[in-house]
Amino acid sequence: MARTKDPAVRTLLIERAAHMLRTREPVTLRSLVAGTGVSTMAVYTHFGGMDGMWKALRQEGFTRLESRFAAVATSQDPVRDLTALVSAYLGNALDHPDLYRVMFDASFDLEDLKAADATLEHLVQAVERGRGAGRFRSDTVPLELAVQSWAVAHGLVSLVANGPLPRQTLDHGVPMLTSLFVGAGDDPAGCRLSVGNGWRQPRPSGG
Amino acid sequence: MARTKDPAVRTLLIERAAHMLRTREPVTLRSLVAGTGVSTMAVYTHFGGMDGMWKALRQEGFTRLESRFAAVATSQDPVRDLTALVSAYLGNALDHPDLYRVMFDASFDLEDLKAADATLEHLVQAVERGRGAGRFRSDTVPLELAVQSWAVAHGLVSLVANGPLPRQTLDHGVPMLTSLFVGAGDDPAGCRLSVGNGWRQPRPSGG
DNA sequence: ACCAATAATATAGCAGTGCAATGCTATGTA
DNA sequence: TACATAGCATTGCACTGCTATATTATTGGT
Repeated sequence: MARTKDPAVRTLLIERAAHMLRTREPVTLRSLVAGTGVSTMAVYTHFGGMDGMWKALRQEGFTRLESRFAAVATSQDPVRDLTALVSAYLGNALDHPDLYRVMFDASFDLEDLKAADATLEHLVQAVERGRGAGRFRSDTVPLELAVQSWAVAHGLVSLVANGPLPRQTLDHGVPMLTSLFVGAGDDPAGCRLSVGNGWRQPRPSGG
Repeated sequence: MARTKDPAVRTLLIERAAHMLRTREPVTLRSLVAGTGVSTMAVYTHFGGMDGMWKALRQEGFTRLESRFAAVATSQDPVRDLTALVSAYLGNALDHPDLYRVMFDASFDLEDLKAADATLEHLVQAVERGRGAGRFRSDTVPLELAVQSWAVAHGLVSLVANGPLPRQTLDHGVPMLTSLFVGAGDDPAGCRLSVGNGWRQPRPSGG
């Protein structure tokens, strides 16, 4: 019996915010709606305020990461795939450094946790396949190795994308992942091969 | 020929800002100087503005980390010491999570780089001693293994202190460092012992 | 087709933010 | 003692996110 929210406005604002983030424009309540034809109140009806908008943008960030993970092909080599996922993680963060910062800046709530868990699940499954294929010891806990891989990826990329270390530092990902996977039971020589293959995955260049 | 800046004002403001950060009070230009007797302009004469204040606070954060590193005793076991440094790094970040966030939030400039390098130097020297003691392969590049240890520490603690992962995730530091050091040439059994010893260093509980 | 209910919208104004401009004052030098 | 200089307090501005109010548009019932 009343008018309904136009979903197009919501996506418009989110995409515009993401674009402004990429182009380094300050994202404020007024600058966000300027030129879109919608008024500042749209931010409140759709997001409840700027905080809600940032939260929605954080969700959008995880969604993009999710789709990027989904684009990583599954091969016969789980260790390669796991490395490729980490590589995709780095590529995503480098392509959208400000969005990546937003994703991990604010305090997490349950909804964010769900999004984070969903993306982490990709890593978990890759570890499970690696364990099933005998690459990792049978006592390997998939979630644990997945979290460790995530920590390596996040540590490297956040020190590079929004930190003091130069970009080439990301190359350390290769020996770090290799050490991690060998520590989990993989054969050193084969692991080096797999990590090398997964690392050089086609990484879409930043736009 | 003119009045001199009172250094006490500068340290007063920085310490007050750090305290407000710890007590979760919003740190604004006016709230920072409220009740101190100094006016808002003091922030401009001493720091050039709020940005300069945050930068100074970032320096303070590195200074505290530095002193914490200096408190880590040097033993006959370089691998233990390196682990103890990482453990101290985590303890510092957990004790001052908001200060830690400030340290790595803003964009780094040369001055910040110097501070970061100075603290990183502790890790580098520990790696050098480890290589000298034959724990790491002779082709180990100290700076590289130090950076990798840093990435592990930062990745873990930033995902825990200001991220989605629970605190016990920090325990992953043990297997991660062990894998890293074994990958650098250390003997697995001895490494586990050293990491175990370094990890349980007396970690001052958060104030 | 008409109408009332109701939620989304537009507008104006609020307190709070960092910052710049203006005098005033304290201090070290000549 | 007189002066130049720089720290200081005050005031005001442009901007921030947000809210109160009035208007508009849409929707479901008749």
